Formats: sequence, C-alpha cells, structure tokens
Amino acid sequence: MDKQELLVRTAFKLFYTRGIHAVGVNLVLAESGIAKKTLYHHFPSKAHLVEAAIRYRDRNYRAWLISRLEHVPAGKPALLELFNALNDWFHSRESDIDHFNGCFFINASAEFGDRGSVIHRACAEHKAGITALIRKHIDELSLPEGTTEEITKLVVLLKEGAISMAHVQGNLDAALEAKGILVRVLQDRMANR
Amino acid sequence: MDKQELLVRTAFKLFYTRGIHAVGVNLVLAESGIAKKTLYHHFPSKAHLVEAAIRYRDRNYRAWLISRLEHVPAGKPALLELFNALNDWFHSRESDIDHFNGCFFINASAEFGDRGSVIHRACAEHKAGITALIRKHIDELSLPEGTTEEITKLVVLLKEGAISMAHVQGNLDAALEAKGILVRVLQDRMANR
DNA sequence: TCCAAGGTAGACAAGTTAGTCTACTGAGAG
DNA sequence: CTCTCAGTAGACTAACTTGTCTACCTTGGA
Repeated sequence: MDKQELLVRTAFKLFYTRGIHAVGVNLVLAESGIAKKTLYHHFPSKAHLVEAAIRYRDRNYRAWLISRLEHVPAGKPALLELFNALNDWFHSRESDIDHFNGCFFINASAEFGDRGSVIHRACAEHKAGITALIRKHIDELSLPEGTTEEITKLVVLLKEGAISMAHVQGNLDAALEAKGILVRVLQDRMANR
Repeated sequence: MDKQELLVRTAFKLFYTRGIHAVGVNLVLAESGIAKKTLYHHFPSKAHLVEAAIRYRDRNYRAWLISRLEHVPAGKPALLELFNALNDWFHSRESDIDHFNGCFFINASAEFGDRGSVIHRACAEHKAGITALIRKHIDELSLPEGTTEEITKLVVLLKEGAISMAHVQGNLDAALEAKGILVRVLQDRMANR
C-alpha cells in the first residue's frame, strides 16, 4: 500500500475512534510510521487529510452497503436487509467498516458544525448518496404515486434514528426495533389501500 | 449572575456552536471576562466544566420541551406538538435553546465516543429522560397492551432521525416530515384494530 | 556509472493547550 | 477599625498543536 493510502486509512481509523480534533497529525504519523514531511507532501494541511479520510469512508461504507443489499431480491427484502446490515454494524460484526462508533459523518458534522464548511458538505453528500441508494430499492416496490417518497423518508428517518440511539444510548438493538416498526407500518399501509 | 453560572453558560454556548475540543478554556475565559484561576477554583479541570455545561443544557432543554408540551391537551395533541416544537427549534425560532446547531448531546457523544466516559453517559441519561417524557404522553393514549412501547420507539426514532437530517443534511423541515409520517401511521394503525 | 527528481526523514519554529503559581482584593465578623 | 479568608487576578510552565526547513535517500533512465 502506498504511503498516501496508508496515511488516509490510519487517519480515518483514529478520527473515527477518537474524534477529529482530538487526534493530532503527530499521532497519525506515529501510528502509521510515516514522516511529517511526507504527509505535507501529499496533503497541504490537516483539513485536506480529514477531507480525504471522509471520502475514503464514503467509498468504503457505500461499497459495504451495496454489497449487503445486492445479494437479496430487490424491493422489500432489500429494505429489511438494510436493517439487518445496520444491526450487524451496530454489533461490530462487520470488519469491513470497523468497530462501531456511531456514524462517522454525523460525528464529523458535530465537530464541524458550520454547514458551509467543506467537511460538513461532504458529510451531507454522503447522506444524500445513501438516501438515493435506498430510494432506488423502494422504487422497486412500485408503490402508488407519492408513496415512494413518503416511505423513503420513513426508512431514512428510522435508519438515522437507529444510528443515534445505538451510539448515544448504546441501544445496539435499535436497528432490529426499527425493522419491526417498519414491517408493521408497511402491513398496515397495505391493508388500507 | 455569579461567575460560576456565567462560566457554564459561556462554555455551553461556545461548545455548542464550535465543538468541545475546538474550544479552549482560554476562549471561554476571554468571552466571559473571567480569570483562569477563578475557573479552576470552581472546576478542577476542563472536563468538569464540560460536564457542567452538559447538565446545564439538560436542565434547559428539558424545561423548554416541558413548557412546550404542557399547554396542549395530553396524548396525541402533545405528540404532534412535540414535532412542532422540534420544527421551531430547527428553524432557530426558540431563543430559549439557542440557534440550532444539532443536538448538543449527540454532538458531545461524537467527540467523546467512549461509552464509559462520564460525558457520554450524561448524554445517554439526557436522551433517556426525554424518552421517558415522551412515553408519559403516549401512555395517555391508552393504547392496547404492548403498543405503547412500540409507538414510543417509533416517535423517538422519528425524532432522532429528524434531528440528524436537520443538522447533517440541513433539511430544516425534517420535523414536519416526521410529523406527517407519524399521523399517517397512527391513522393506519387505528383503522386496523 | 552518473544524474535527476520525486519521495522521505525528523529537527525545528511559532502558536495554543490545560493547568499552576504567587499576590491581591473586598466583604463580613468581631 | 481590624482581621480573616473565599474569591479574584493574570503571568507563567510544560506539553502539545500544525506546519516548515534543510538534508538525504532511492529509483529510473541514459
């Protein structure tokens, strides 16, 4: 692995587990065994390293989620699998995406609250990308006009809520609870058409 | 206002708007006009000041929410009012709880990821307190056995999800969307009894 | 064999961090 | 009026922050 890649991966792991402001570049360097000049050769500043770490996580997380959803039939099974995947993530059973410590993008947004900042915007883009992915699967359900949008919002709200509850409250079963609620809601909705 | 209180309020405001690790005690002192020795007379360390700021926010936010919910009839109207209150918060129309910058407890948990830490635990306790408050209102609905718990989870997940979407994605209308979804779900549920 | 150049090394600088120090002030008790 | 002491003041320390510096190494091509 080339040094740039190693820097980004090491930085991500540290930022994710300890927080971005709490981790200095010296720690990233000590952990990766790379010299400071090399870091500043590849990145003009720590902020650029942070940005690279966010993009790295975006690629990784997205790839993980896609791989989890593609081996089940499209539509409702994929929706349920989404919550199974979240459940495995919360319980740190997915080595591809590291030991669960909340959503890196929510955490980063917490540290870089200014919505105009590059970092905050990158986090928003990640969330929009995941939402688009989910919407694609809900399209498969061929729901009546307007309902697709509503169900997408429901699923995304449940997902985000589950992540928050799992991390802040330590309720690692939040994804399963959200799945149970979603199943009931979809049943009731179908019964009332 | 005595200096201890002023320190805590100033610290909270800065921590909330800029992040905890990003704000040094020197900034809190400069902003409040208080000397360093006075801070360390009242608090043994910055960590204790952070803890005090969290407890301050807990009291304040809880009091605000209670006052918003008590002037409507208990039960369903209170539930809907919860989301109206969130909506006003997201749009920074509630001066009691400062300009919206996400949930301070989620943000603090992001910076202090270790669930064993005092700060993370205080955040979890806050969330548990708010959930209890919400559950109390759902009890008023006199729902069938077991349903109270499920609806409580739904409401809390929607609330947390809305906060995340409002902050990270900047979707300030997330509370209204969550309210719309909740209304539909409750209708469907009632129709299927 | 030699040169060139991108990549590497870690000492260094300037500023900021949390926390400590001695000295002073002012209000209340006797 | 005087003593006492909690509360106040801000200069100071040591460690850490990000970012820069000169010097060196290694590799590919002629």
